[in-house]
Amino acid sequence: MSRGEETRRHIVRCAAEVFNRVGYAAATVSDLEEATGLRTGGIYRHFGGKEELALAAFDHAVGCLEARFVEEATASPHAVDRLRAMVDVYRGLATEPAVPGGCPVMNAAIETDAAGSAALRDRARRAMDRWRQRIRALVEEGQARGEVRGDVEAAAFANLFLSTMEGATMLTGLYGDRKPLMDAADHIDAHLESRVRA
Amino acid sequence: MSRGEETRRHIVRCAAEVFNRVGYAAATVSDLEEATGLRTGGIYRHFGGKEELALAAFDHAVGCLEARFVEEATASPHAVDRLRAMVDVYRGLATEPAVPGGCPVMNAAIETDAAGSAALRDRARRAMDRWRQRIRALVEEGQARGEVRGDVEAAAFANLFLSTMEGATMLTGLYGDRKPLMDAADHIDAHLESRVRA
Amino acid sequence: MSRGEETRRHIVRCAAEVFNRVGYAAATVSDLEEATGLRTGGIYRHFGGKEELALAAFDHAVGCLEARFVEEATASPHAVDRLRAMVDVYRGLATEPAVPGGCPVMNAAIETDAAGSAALRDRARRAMDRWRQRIRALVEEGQARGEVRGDVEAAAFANLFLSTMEGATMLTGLYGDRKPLMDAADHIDAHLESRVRA
Amino acid sequence: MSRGEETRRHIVRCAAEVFNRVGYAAATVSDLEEATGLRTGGIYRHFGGKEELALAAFDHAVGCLEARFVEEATASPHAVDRLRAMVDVYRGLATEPAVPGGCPVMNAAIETDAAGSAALRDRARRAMDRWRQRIRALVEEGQARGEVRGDVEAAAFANLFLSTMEGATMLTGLYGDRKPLMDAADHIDAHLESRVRA
DNA sequence: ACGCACGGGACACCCCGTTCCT
DNA sequence: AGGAACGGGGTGTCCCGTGCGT
Repeated sequence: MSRGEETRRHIVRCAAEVFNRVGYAAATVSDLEEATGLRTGGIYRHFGGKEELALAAFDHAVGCLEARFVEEATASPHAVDRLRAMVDVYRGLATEPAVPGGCPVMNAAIETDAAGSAALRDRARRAMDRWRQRIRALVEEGQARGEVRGDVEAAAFANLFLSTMEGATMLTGLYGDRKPLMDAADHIDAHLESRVRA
Repeated sequence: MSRGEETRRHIVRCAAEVFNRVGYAAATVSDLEEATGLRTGGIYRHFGGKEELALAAFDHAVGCLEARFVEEATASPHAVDRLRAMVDVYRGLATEPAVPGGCPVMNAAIETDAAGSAALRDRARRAMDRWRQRIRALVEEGQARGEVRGDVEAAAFANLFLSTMEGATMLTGLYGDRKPLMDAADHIDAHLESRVRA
Repeated sequence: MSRGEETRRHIVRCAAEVFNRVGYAAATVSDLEEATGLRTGGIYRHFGGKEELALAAFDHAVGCLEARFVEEATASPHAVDRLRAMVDVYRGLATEPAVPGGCPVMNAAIETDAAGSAALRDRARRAMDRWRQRIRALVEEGQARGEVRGDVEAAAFANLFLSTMEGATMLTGLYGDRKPLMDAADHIDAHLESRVRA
Repeated sequence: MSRGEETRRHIVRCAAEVFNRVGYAAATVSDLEEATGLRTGGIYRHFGGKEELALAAFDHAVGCLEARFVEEATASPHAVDRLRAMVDVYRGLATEPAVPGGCPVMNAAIETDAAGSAALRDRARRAMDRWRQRIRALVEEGQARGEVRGDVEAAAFANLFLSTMEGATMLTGLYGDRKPLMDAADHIDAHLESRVRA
């Protein structure tokens, strides 16, 4: 990897944390300088502007999260187990966040409501859609394999799953208390066992 | 009511919407001028600064939401019915938001994560705590009256309820699609009937 | 005198000092409130605005000065004595100013250079013209009566007289030291005796 | 010279004219933007505030004036000729001012009377003192060389000289008419020949 | 006739994003 | 890649003048 490319990745990694903690609009280039150890000249060599860097940082942050899902996905081939593994990923984020500062997708979704970067909002939508699709596919594949009850509506379950876990992430972040996230995770687990597993 | 007091309330009402849509940090005094029809001179006569106004606006926005809960609370004395009424409030927010721009508490919680106004974060915590307490009290009173199953952990249910509904509100806002909120509401309703109602 | 008229004069008197000390643009209505003991409501009942009051205050201040000239003018009928009496008026202003804050005409002339109130500038010009005319008339009458040498150019002497005394007033004000004004007065006196008196 | 230094000097030059014409308090940063072609961001990079810039502009303006005196000073070694050269400088200011808007020292002296910047007032005092000292030194050196009559009191003459020329500058500015300044200059010239030259 | 609340306007200063030069 | 330089926009302050109440 070239030195320039390495610097670029360094910037993205540092920026992802800054943007996720502080907010995409609230984070200043000065914050990014401090986090990266570089000056504007060095940052702007690699990115056309704050927004471009913010998008790259968002993608990186989402990528870090998705890597967790991919890791856990190897555990078991059973659909319900895979869904419970996803719940475990959320549980784990409480103690060891993929990127500090909460869920980047939720952060971007909230921040770009009726203002802020349209491009970032679009990325947030696409990311969330990937997650919904992942869950939906798991449910539908599970149904095809007889592992999931036929009366489960895949799309609705995906919405419920993400609503619950994202909302719980917000509450846990607001209070600095793992309990809301644990409560939500336990509920989804129980729901998976009692109403989803075939 | 004096003219000044009326103006002050007018500012708060307009500001509540601006702050909720745009964000507490991202909203500019210029935005508030446009929304209120007043100039900085007129606004700063009533508020010591943007933050003071933001807090008042947040309180107003939360008050608007809480008024909805109070309205619905009169429907039935039964604890589960009261909880379902709360779910209905969330449902109603999708079509007729109390304050446009999503849930002010969630917005404030996300925005003040690791940066932003500490006072606003504190207000968000207190507001969310009031809601949790309201739900918890409903459950516990229901249990005392035999309307709610004894194995329901009130605090955990409150967390679950708010996580689910708030997360769903975020998803609904992100997509401009009522379905995630409806899916979450339906799930909580079903859960209330199958696992909470005595 | 009606109560309103008395209040009006009170305002003008107080404002004359404030404007002369602080400057016509720099003086604030708040300064005038403090000086008069009235509030804006009381002031604006008598004057259409700050400028109108400033003009009245300027006229009053100039009137106070001109009263000094009129007082001294009674001393002697001799033209040169009358001119020396005018010099004495300037001398007296150093210890007992007609209006504190320097010569109002000079103040207005300096302040309205290329900016500021055109009306005020006009008043300053008219006031200074009255003074020039007074001196010129004295010289010409003195020449007619054989009291003043014929080779004295009246208009030029008037300019010299006022230039010297006004400039000296400025220097004396700048240093808080009577000497520059005394030096200038002595010079004009000597000049009157050696080159003007017939 | 670095670009920043060049910009700084450009600002000072433009600001000197603006401040001298409009007044140090009355001139707005917006005026300075217009005059310099820069925006506040560019101006405030070089100066800590309006006052700091005003002081630098005053120094520059005074420096422009003093350069005129230095130029003329080379004409002749004779004390009286040097004094007449100073009179000529004042004469020249009527048609080609060093800085438009009148004498910066007088302007500052008038404006800072009993209000306004103490620092600016101090600069005005120091500048005027330099001028008085220059004249005084010329007289005293002239006396030592037998070029100036021994009965001339150097300090008093310096006061007279500056009072007359500054007052005349004010009158000339007030009327937009060179005559008062010419009359005063002619008088000082005549006085130099008849009462000062040995 | 006066006090006081109120609102419009303008201003000073600050800080952020970006560019250019080195 | 560093850092100076600049444009732009935002915040809060103060001032002037109006209108209502007393």
